[in-house]
Amino acid sequence: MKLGVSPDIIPPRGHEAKRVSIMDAASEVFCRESFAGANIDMIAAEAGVSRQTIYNHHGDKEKLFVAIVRDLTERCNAGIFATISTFPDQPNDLEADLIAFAVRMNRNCICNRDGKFLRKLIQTEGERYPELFAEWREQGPGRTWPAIAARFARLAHAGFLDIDDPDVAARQFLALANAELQTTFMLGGTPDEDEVLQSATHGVRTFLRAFGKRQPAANASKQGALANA
Amino acid sequence: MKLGVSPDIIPPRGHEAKRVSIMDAASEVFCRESFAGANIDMIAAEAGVSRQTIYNHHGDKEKLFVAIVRDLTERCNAGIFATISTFPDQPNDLEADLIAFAVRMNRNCICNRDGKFLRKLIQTEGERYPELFAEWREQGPGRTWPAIAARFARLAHAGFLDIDDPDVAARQFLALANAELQTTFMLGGTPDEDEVLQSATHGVRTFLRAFGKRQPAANASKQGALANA
DNA sequence: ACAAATTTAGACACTCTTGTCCAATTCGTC
DNA sequence: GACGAATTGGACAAGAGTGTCTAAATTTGT
Repeated sequence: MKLGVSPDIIPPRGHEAKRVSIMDAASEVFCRESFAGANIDMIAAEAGVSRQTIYNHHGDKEKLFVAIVRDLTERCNAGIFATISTFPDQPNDLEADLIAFAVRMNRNCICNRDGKFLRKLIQTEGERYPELFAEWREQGPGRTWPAIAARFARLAHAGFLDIDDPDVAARQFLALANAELQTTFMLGGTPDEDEVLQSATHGVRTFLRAFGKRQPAANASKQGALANA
Repeated sequence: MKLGVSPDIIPPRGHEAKRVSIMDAASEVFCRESFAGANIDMIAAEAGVSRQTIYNHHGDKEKLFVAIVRDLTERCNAGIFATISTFPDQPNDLEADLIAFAVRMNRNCICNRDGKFLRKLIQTEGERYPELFAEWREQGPGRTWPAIAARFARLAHAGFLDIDDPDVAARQFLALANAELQTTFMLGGTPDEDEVLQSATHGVRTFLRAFGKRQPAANASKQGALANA
């Protein structure tokens, strides 16, 4: 196999497999039990790995925790930006396209495993690790909100929406899309596909009542024309 | 012993003082450290009470925790219903009145000490105590959301708003009022008066763009007409 | 198949926490 | 001031968790 190239830098295959297995189990357990409530034996058992291996890989409990949060932050941000790139810049059916976007956002970034875990860890441990979560704040909301706002601004500029302040509109768009999922989120649950769709649909309709261009007649014809698509 | 009135039921004064002092400290510590991370000595120290006194009053850590959650749930619900009773059923200036209502809701029920603590405990321990928090869910959102929805329905019926589904509108109203406070909430912070006002103002404006009757000129006359009804 | 690296199970010392017990003290009331 | 109830501080056993160490077993690359 790889001859000569990078012998001592790349660790053996199994090594990496254990590593991700530990990360997976650790997110799960830290999320479920909180930092103080989690214990290394639990994580080791869930990862199918001996306790010592965890110490070999990560040094101690706190370093492991930090690694988890960094990892989740990175993956979640990547997911959010990937989803933002599917924003309907040239919508066919504005309502349907925005609903689909809201559903994607929820399904891929907020309700999925990583999103749920990161959210819970931020809520639970945010006050105890200010620097760590400040990092999240800057890299996450600090960059994603403006990115979404920019898309709405473009949509408004193109004449599809009537928006004064795109930053406010972006925040309200997401708040509306999640409005009916709050209680479920609170208790750590995962809304099913139907609830996500419901919430997104109601949210986007209200959003468009507030920010959509009013075209009563054009509306009907447009919807008729788009029914095929 | 104290003769007559209520001899053995009411404990001595100091007793009750200690009790509330313990409850206060325990909410603080449980909220800050999570159940697993909190320890009785911390609570005792913060309450200015000996550890033994806590055991005398509450038996054990878990019973204390349950007592805290019940207490917070009750007080928060009381606060929410009190605030709902200030809903502007006969608004003078709809926008201003709704903004003021949203600010009251946030200030008195969501951003205050009890609200913050209960929210954090639900987020952090909700999955571990399903029955306990199911209780909250029924008594809290299960009763407060419909109550708010009923107020919006009445407002719509009186001709001030154009609402299809009052339940949806109520949830969206609160989501919009909080839209700009989410990140702060996430990290356990308390938004200041200004941020609350900002978020409420933007939220209510959007809410009214979506659900307000459009009456640029008719506004004054209509309100006059309805004042009798 | 061999050698190096990694993983494993178990024992271990250490610390922290819970919950109990008790004697001394303080507090509230008469 | 005296009485009873409540509080206090401290000691205590029992249990759980962290992080280290070891020797044996396993995996990996050559």
